[in-house]
Amino acid sequence: MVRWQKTHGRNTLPWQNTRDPYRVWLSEIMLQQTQVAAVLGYYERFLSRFQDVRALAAAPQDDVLALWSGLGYYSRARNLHACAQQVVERFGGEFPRTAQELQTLPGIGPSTAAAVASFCFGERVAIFDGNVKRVLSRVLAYGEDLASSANERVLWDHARELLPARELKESMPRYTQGIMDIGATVCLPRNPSCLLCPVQSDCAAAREGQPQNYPVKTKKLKRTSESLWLLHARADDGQVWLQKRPTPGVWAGLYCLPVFGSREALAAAVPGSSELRDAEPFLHVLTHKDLHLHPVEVVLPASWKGMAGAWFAGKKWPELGLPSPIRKLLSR
DNA sequence: GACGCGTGGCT
DNA sequence: TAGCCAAGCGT
Repeated sequence: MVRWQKTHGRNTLPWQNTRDPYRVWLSEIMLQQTQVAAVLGYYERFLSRFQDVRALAAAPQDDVLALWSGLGYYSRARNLHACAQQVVERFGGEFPRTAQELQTLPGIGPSTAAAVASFCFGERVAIFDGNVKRVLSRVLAYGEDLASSANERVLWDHARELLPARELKESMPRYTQGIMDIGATVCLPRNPSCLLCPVQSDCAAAREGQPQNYPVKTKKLKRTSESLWLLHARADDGQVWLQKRPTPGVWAGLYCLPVFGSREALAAAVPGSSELRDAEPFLHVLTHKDLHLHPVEVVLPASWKGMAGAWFAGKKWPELGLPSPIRKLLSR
């Protein structure tokens, strides 16, 4: 695995070739449940705006969310900010050097803690992400249902046993990167390229001839559907009314058009004499929910301040942290 | 243990 | 097309 990574793995991503915990940590948070291609631009912008953990800790939360806008899973951004502040306050601005301590910080769970500790400090700890679950369940022909946390724990224990045993400062970063590279480029979910795999001769699933039978996951998320009405209020001078989303909930902490559960509730929230214009509804798909969004347009006097929120000029709102569908809607 | 949390790409 | 899937975590 280590040898293969050197010559066939990914070695030029912007968060590689450094052991700076700030850069590694930032990339690992952004990469949670998010593909490399989606992260690249965000990582560069974020790093040039916040060059170290103290700069991030000192920033307003709105600035952090604005840079995260469009990347999704916004609790990551709120926890990232809180984590930076704790690194400064609890650890004097230096990230702790063990997975156990890293895990006490907000947004850093067991897998991310292992990633930072192995990449930066060569600690012998196992990441456990989607790549590892797929690669190891195949290598070991582990057919138990990973919907059960007890079975996940068994596989994670195997992951620890298979870690390198020596020269950890060099081998651990290489191994951690390698197992992810194999999962992302060779041991693919549908069409694994077993002939290119460096552990093919050790792989029980490859011997069985049906590697795609692993991993076994019965957990199928139940999807729901919801209709929301968006108050798209514009002032006579062109400003738009936005309010900050509550925590918790979808898009928590972001700026958004006022959201209502029905058209009647929306109509009741604006002056009775207002002329409402129903715009084209559109679908926005989340992992667990289909959002049917119904924009309703209205023009109001710039002196109106009838609900929580504020007017934002056309030069200001693009700089805010907005949900992706709202940014697209306002851009039209 | 179950659920909520975004977005975009792929098949 | 309608699911899947992606460097998971917090509640």
